[in-house]
Amino acid sequence: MDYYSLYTLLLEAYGLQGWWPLTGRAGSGAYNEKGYHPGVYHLPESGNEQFEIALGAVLTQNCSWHNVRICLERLSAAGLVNGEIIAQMDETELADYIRSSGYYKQKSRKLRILSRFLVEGSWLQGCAGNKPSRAELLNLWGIGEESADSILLYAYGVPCPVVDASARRILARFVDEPSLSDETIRRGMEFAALKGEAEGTPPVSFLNEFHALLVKHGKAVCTKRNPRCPECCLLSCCAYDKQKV
DNA sequence: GCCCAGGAGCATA
DNA sequence: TATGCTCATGGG
Repeated sequence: MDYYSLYTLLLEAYGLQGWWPLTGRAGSGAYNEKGYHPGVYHLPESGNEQFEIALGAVLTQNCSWHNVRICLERLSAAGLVNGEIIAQMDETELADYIRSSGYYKQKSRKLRILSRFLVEGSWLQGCAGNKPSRAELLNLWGIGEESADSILLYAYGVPCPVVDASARRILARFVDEPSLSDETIRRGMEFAALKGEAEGTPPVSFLNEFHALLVKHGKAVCTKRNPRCPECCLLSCCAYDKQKV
């Protein structure tokens, strides 16, 4: 079974996820109380919303979204969800706002570097603006592949796959290949996105939901330890040896 | 008390 | 190339 069929099963099981959440929009319009917006895939409507996504991408590094949300709400309440402001802000002061996401000293530095890059390159112009390249983002200290791809996909509408720990774990189990490479996963996702496009789903929407659904499944069922295989929507087609559980 | 979460960079072999 | 360590908070 290919990734497209897997995606279809996850979508049937969990529904549209509505990523990337924007706390600044929580509870308004198409956005639910936590800022998710299932079925709405338009690009962020302002530079500040693009910046909020970039902020979240760094803050969520090895950290649950629950903790990230606490930081974003604090920053938002203080009017700090703004690239120009964060780029000029004292790192120690910023660290106080993002303490609850962990690694706050490192993340404070990462955010200053990323903010300066986005501001100096005039890359916070909203949906009609220019987009930084993947190589430019990866060249920044503190931005790895997952962060770069999340920013490109969710803040800039670039149809690039996002491979994270959930994707690696789920797909490695699915094909019973513990050493499944990120590149193999990316290719599989891109191929599935093309199939989705033929079925009428824009690649950006597909890759958006695919990443979000994998995270959802990884948290709800295909957990790192003690996966709940009996209740898994992929049970009949997954190669993972349930006897090991 | 333990492990984990929507990682990334660096040292070591 | 490939592990292993560090960074650090909040929830289960």
